[in-house]
Amino acid sequence: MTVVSTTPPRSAGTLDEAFALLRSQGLRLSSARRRVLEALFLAPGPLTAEAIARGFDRALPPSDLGSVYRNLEVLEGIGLVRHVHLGHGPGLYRRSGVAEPLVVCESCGTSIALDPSLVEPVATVVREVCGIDARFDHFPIVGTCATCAGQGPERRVPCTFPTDS
Amino acid sequence: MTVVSTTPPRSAGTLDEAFALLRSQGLRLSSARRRVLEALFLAPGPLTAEAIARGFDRALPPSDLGSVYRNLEVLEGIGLVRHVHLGHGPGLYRRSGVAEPLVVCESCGTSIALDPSLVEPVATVVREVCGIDARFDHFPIVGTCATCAGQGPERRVPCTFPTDS
DNA sequence: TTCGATGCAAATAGTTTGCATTCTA
DNA sequence: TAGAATGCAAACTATTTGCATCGAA
Repeated sequence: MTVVSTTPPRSAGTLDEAFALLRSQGLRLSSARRRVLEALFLAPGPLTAEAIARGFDRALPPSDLGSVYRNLEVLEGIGLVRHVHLGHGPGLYRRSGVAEPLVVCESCGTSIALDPSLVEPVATVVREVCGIDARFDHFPIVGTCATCAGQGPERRVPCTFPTDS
Repeated sequence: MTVVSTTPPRSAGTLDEAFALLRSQGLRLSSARRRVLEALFLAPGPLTAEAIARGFDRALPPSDLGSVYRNLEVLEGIGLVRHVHLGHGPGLYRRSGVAEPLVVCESCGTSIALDPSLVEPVATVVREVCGIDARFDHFPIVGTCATCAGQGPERRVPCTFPTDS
């Protein structure tokens, strides 16, 4: 059972860096694969495989969904891509190195990036108490946002991503 | 989109208490529903809907899978049941009130209960920074256990659940 | 005796896979 | 030009839903 990639995240600042990394791993840069990376670099936040297949909603030519999944898998394999799950609903893919830990509202799907240093203490506790090396960058921290809870949004952080469209 | 029950957990110490709570909510105690609760009370840890439908592996008469899902939903609705997701693979259901926050190994699926007070600080940070009321009892904290990481298990907590059977 | 719940089967969503064809290196 | 990757379609897993029937209150 492989739930999460164990490859260390490999951050590519630009598309060209990503392409280079791809080739340095002996992988080919096909047009379908290029489109997946382009979508992930264009998007301001995580995308579903289907959104990528639709070409990040028409910004790019569409791709075959099966190929998108296959490519996301190889890209995750070399550490260029990460994905998270919202439990129900499709997985959300993003390039690694950006906005690592995600906090997600269970009811509206709003994703918020969180400074890794804020969750590090729990990771430490979990590591010490359970002997498990915790990963907040794969499974999001889930809760209910103030809006959905019917309360006034208090100190909302600006970097909110659309889940999909 | 409803990912997580927002009903407060309602802990029933015994089967009979659960049955009583069910009836107090105007719900009927059918044999199929009784079997779901019996399975959850019999099991030492979280079960898949399918394991419940199989009668917690022959310990009980089998149930229709569709009805199991329907019952798990109503039981979660009244706070008697919670479920978590391991991302890939089926959801894991358990009665609420026991072993609330789960830490799960991504590769072997080992689930470990964690004292709620240990994760409360992050929940607070998340609430303050993101305006999101975090729920560690729904989406598990995921990582790699020492065994799977090929290291010696250091301070492993005893309460380890089998994921399924 | 009513209407909530069941069991079956079909539908759906998300993802994976087999295979002949295409195209990159 | 070898073999990696594609695109299509079919398979698969987890879950939901429609509907006629059944049974708990």
